[in-house]
Amino acid sequence: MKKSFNSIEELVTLITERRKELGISQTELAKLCDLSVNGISKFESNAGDRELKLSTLFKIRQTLGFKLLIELEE
Amino acid sequence: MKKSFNSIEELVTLITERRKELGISQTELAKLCDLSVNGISKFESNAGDRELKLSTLFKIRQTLGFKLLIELEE
DNA sequence: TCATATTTCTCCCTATGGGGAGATTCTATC
DNA sequence: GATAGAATCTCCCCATAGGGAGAAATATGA
Repeated sequence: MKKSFNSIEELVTLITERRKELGISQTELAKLCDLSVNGISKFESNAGDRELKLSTLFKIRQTLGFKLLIELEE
Repeated sequence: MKKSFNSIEELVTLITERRKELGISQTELAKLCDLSVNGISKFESNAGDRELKLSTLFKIRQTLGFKLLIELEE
């Protein structure tokens, strides 16, 4: 499944869905990717005020096993 | 052109190349996407210490016109 | 060479992402 | 209802992304 995302909201939603699909709790995810439950809860919840550093996204990416792509027109 | 990126380094390199392809200076890009030249210079240069907020990535994405995709296996 | 534009840098500042610890609320399951 | 796990929240803290202003260093061109 490949999807483009145009906002942090969208991206975070995809990440959360993915985590649940894999049956992983925030606590487990935190341990697996060297983050704190606090941090994960902060960006998964708190609608509207979600913000992420790219390094955090990469940590999660590795653990949840998805790819990030950039598509340049032409 | 579609490419996956596995690190901030890679992503930033792609962004910089894209900017140059379009013949846009850091100063112009800064104005176009409501960032400061300072900020842009900071992540484009300073190899190794690059870090980005997702919101910044989205601003640049819109201006340079590329898409971001997430690919979930299965 | 000289002039101009571009990029990178320094300092200082503010805003905020993410951590720790602990309390509270949701959600199941019995 | 009770107990347990998960998720969210509050405080407080630290590290740092990004801004402003300006200087220095690197192209680029006449």
